[in-house]
Amino acid sequence: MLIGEYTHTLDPKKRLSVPAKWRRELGKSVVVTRGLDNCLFVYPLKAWGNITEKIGRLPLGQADTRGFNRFFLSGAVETEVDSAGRILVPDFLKDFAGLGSKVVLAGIHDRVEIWDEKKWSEYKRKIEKQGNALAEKLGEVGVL
Amino acid sequence: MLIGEYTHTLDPKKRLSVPAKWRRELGKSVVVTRGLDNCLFVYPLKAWGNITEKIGRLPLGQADTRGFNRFFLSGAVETEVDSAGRILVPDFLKDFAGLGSKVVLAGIHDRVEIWDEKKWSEYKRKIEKQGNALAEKLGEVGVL
DNA sequence: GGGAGAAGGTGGTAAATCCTGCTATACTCG
DNA sequence: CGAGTATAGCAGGATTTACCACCTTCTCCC
Repeated sequence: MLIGEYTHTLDPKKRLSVPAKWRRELGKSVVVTRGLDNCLFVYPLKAWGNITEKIGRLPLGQADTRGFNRFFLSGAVETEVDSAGRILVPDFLKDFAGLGSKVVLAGIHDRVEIWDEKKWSEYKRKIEKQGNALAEKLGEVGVL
Repeated sequence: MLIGEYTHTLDPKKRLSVPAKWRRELGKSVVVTRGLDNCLFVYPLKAWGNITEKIGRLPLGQADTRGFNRFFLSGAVETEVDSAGRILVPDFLKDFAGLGSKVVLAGIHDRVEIWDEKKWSEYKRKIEKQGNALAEKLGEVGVL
């Protein structure tokens, strides 16, 4: 299971080190694609196969399905993990996620998310705030 | 599987480089035809066979089926990939898709889509705004 | 607690590949 | 028969990709 949070640098050649702890689980080839909330998703090749299989079953005629396919599939790239454990992030994905030189890699179940460091910390602050609010509510009703 | 996004130039002789990563999967001969949403579809010869077969099964009596057939089949052209990995885009298809000198090639499943660069970025912006719809679709295919 | 060793992350360099503009040849139409 | 156009091949420049070496950090052992 991919968990944890790491901050690495995206070098001028758009290379990004994969945390050593995840190398084994991710394997040699991974797929990077557009994600939600302006981040990128990274899948092991095997998990990607499952996804595309399900996508193939979607009805093709509808306009929103076409849009989804274009978003998700044209936004996907298969990349090899190089000898130093790095992957290559294409320009258009780097732009999509607004990545600077410092990026955050977050492990979420069976995928990794890539965030611009700044966006990540903002997003996290937002989530944590909601967490506090939730805890307060729970406290009010005697759960915590 | 054809995935990814590339920006190439359509030269004055209407030749267009196919991204090297797709050459193998596309093969030597491809079919270019009118696509949906003002782009062009490019199919490997084999996939094109599957498409025409499916189209052939559509009920011919309906007017919109006839229209679709004319739209899709009369616009189709078989083209060879030349020694430098380029295909030739006929004038009427270039005009149909409103292609300028910079075009985007997008890999979607078993086909490639050719877009004018400007139209592509506009379309993409529109899609990305529909975050909720995308999240729903992602849920359907078991990503989230 | 300090030091040494190993592993992980980052930057650079060299080689190979890919894209694109140009040139030459063949064909068609006037 | 000549000029113009379309097509195919060639070659150079730029980008990419893979490999190599260094430095930092973490860990384990003394």
